Amino acid sequence: MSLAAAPLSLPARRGRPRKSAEERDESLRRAELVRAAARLFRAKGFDATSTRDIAGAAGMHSGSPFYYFDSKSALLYAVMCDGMAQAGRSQAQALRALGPRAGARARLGALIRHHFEVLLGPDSDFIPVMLYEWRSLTPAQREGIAAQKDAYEAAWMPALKALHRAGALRAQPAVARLFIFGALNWTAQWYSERGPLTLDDLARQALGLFTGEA
Amino acid sequence: MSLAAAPLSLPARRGRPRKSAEERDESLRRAELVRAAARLFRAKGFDATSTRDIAGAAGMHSGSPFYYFDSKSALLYAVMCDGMAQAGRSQAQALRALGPRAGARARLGALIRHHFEVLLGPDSDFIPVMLYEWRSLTPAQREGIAAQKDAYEAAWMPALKALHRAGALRAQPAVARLFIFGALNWTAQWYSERGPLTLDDLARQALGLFTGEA
DNA sequence: CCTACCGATCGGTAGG
DNA sequence: CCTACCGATCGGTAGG
Repeated sequence: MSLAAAPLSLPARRGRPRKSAEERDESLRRAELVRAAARLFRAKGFDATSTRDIAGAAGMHSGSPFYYFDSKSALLYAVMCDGMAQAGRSQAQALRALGPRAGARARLGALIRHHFEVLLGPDSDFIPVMLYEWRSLTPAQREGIAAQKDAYEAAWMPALKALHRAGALRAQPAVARLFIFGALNWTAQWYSERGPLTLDDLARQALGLFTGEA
Repeated sequence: MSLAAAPLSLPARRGRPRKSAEERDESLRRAELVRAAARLFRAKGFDATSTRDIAGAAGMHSGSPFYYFDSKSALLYAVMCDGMAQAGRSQAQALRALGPRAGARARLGALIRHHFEVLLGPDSDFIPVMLYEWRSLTPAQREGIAAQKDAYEAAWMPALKALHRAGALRAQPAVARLFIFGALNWTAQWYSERGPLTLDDLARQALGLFTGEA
């Protein structure tokens, strides 16, 4: 098969051409901006981070981020969207790895453990930014993120409802979900990996606290 | 007894003269500034609130807040200090009202209920500002607030330890405290008094979730 | 992507 | 407390 024939073997790619080297480069630079923004937004907050800070952290000059993003707020939205998309994928993966026969308590434990990874593990700036910089989004952006967040949290409800029915969760599942996410999300404020607790410890303690079974 | 004799009957007030009308006025205006700042800091965040906003909300012109406070950051510190001082007093009062014979579960319930009042009740802007604008303090200010916060949270430990010993709290008390404050503090993000839950409902659900006893 | 720039806003101050 | 102001910084843009 000659190289010249290759294009013909991909008839379905109309309107979505294979990325050229420049396009790949551009999307890489864009991703660098998003990662730098996530780190700075988490460390200093959205308002206290200037677009010049972000440009500098990505090795660019002050005006260049606006070649990739329309506004500072669009950058914030990209951080949150990328973060939620990745978190949703890895959460689904964690549930699949558990298998369909796992009990409700094991499922909740896996969801908690995975959530700590997303909040406190390596490359974990995206979701804390989403949690703590919500206010700086426009209403339209907020809707988009809320939909992704709702989907992420909805995956917890079957386990919570089952535990409630079994008497192991002693609060209304919908309220329990809000309290539990509060408890977990707050760890972003105090947890340090240089402290005595591993993420496994944290997950074990949390599961014990909420479900009252050792 | 003549009016002239009155000063002699108060020999202990050296260096702390009774407040004049102007001094009372000044301290009132100062308190108005702090309350306006608390409201705006909570609604828009510290960085997104200008000193002009605060001045306007207190009925002053742009430069006037700096007659009462050295800097914007000093205003933030005042919000947090006033809030913590008040919260500490009312928490101690809530515990006293409960009496010394109350069980650990009742004590935890009262602490939770009181904390919701502080977070979500009327005039409840001060503590949420402390929780969510921590980052904008100078390190020295942070130490001062941390001390007040530690004292407030330390009052929870006897109840948590007792419940842990009795088997009703299935996490290490120190870790449980962090998770519990996370769950409670997060309500500032989602609770609405126009929703179906009262603060009493909230406290009941939380106590059930953490201690696993109806 | 860089360079050079603009208009707006901000915290804070002097002088009364 | 007000008036009038300053220097600094910021998000964003034009033009290449």
